[in-house]
Amino acid sequence: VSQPTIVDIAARAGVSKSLVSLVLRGSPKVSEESRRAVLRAAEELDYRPNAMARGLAQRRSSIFGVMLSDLHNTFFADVLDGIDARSRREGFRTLLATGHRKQSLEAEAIKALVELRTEGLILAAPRLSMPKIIEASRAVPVVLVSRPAREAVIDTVMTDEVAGAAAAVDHLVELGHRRIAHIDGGAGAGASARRSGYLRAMERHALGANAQVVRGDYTEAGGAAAVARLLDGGARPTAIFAANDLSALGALNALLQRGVRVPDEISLVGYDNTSLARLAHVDLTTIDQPRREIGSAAVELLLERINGGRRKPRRVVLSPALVLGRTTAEAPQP
Amino acid sequence: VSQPTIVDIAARAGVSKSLVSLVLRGSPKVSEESRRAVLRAAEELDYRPNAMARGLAQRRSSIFGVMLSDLHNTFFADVLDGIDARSRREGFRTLLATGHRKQSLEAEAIKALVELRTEGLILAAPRLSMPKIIEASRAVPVVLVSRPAREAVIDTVMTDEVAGAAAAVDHLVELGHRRIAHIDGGAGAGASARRSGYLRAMERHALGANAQVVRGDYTEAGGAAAVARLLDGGARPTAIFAANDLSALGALNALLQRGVRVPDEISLVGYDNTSLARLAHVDLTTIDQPRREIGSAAVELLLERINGGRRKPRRVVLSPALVLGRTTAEAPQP
DNA sequence: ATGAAAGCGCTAACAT
DNA sequence: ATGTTAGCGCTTTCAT
Repeated sequence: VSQPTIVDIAARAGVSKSLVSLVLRGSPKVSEESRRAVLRAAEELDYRPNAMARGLAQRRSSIFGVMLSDLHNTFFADVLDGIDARSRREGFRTLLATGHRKQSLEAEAIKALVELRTEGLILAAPRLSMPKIIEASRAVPVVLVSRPAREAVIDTVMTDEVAGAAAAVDHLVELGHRRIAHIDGGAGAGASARRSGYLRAMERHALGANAQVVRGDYTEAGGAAAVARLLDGGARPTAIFAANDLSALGALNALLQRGVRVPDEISLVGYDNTSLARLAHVDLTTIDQPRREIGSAAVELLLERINGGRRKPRRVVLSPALVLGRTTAEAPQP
Repeated sequence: VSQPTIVDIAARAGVSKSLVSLVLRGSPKVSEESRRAVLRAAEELDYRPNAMARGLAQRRSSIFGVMLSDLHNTFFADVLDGIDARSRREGFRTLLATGHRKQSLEAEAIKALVELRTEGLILAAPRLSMPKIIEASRAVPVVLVSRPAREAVIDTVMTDEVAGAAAAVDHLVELGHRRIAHIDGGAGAGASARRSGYLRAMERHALGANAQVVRGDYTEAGGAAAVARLLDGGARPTAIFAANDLSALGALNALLQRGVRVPDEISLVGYDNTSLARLAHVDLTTIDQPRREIGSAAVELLLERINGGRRKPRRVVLSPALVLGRTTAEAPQP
């Protein structure tokens, strides 16, 4: 049941296979007559071009590869929207491979994409070690998304998490809060940037003495546990900035369970603006990342290398934005 | 900066390119000496096989394609785990393309996968029209996942949603509930099966007269609105079965907001066992679908066609299972 | 055990 | 405007 080829079309239309190729690629210099004959034959044979053959002949695949470490993370669903839209406009298709958040599987996925001769590779939050990533980048332009690359040797797109954390603090300070605690993300991705953004902003507002970081781990249970520690401690904060939405939700529930009203008694801010934050009964004030833009920026970096011939690594830093919900309000009067 | 080929390796190792090919594919009938020379040269040149060339020559890509209509739906993240694991064991790679839940983009994604000569195609909840799907299936084995195909002409993997809904009802009846209402999913995917599963189960328990279906739409707001209508109505139910977790959550919040205790006064069951259901403060009793198994079953169907030569369409129906949470309890005494 | 040669399905000069 | 020819990088007989 092998598929028909342009040779079959050529035979049926009574022309040469190069003419078929020309017609199929929409060349203007073919007679209306042969064009029709070719298209008709192709239709009748249910012809489908063979991308492997075309790619081999053209020595380009017109494909961008995306290695998604974790398909469960819907953050990257939006990022991919941006990638797909932008690359389609440039005549590229986007193909994904997943790494199931395991180094070995990520490496395999990348290998497959490289062997397919994708013309650019976007790595979404890879767990893979930097040397392996750099090795891949010798074969194809690589862009790292949402993973701070210490070595400035790989193109990277990220958001300014220090600024994001600062925006959260600024918002709370404007509402009159002075005792603002932070439930951090432990050793998780971006946690240290968010933590130091919080600390720096507190100092900037001359509230350094009030700064209080409690350990979290980006989980719901972690957020709840952190609240327990915060409330049992000495000076109870009037506001809490959690390092992500999930731990904010855990904190929210723990607060409500203890009869603490949010935002009347304690204001709460999360990070990431996940679908969780947008649930009706949660409606969390949080920090939003421009996901689609992250995706289109990543493609932009690839294009600069492919078409523009750029060779030096670049880092694109996008700005997060505060999203208001119902979990923040003016600080209670003492 | 073109990549090295086996010809380059052959030159450097001082052998023919056929020998290089043999070595690279691990043939046993090459001398240890040439094997070493070839591998060394490949290493030194940082050689990467060209999958397009290999695929063209072998006339097979060893790739399965997956068209994911909606990357936001984490349901398919688990399904993909199953697909990936199973197909890897058979020597296939899995490549994804997304359709952004738009027919036109889905068609494009499928086209790309077909032109790449993927050897099997799994369509995850496509919006695409059946004729288009059938057309694709003329070029490559196609399996439909989680979309009931009326025409039994395309291989399909699905779960028994009628049975799932029945399991929810059975559970509630066992707890002594008799007035059980259903918030349906309107015209959404699977909604009618879940609805009729509910109705049939009610009748089976001789509770047909108590059956009450209120319109929902799989959304949080829809669930909340449905609760409003239910409580304002006449005979208040003691249990509610919502067609999915999100609308169950909407219902839960609406109930709590009106001071109705769950599960003391009203029990609540959802469907899908999403991450939402597993949030600590929700802990919803719900119906779980065997996601990984759905994925591996889909691959199995492809393999039957590719290796086993099956030609007749098959439909695999898997069983959902009840997952107990804290939202269901014995019916209150009248 | 190794090499020569043909061919996979297509594109891309180059002729005519 | 159309056809001829030579690859693209690899696999695969078929010789030797």
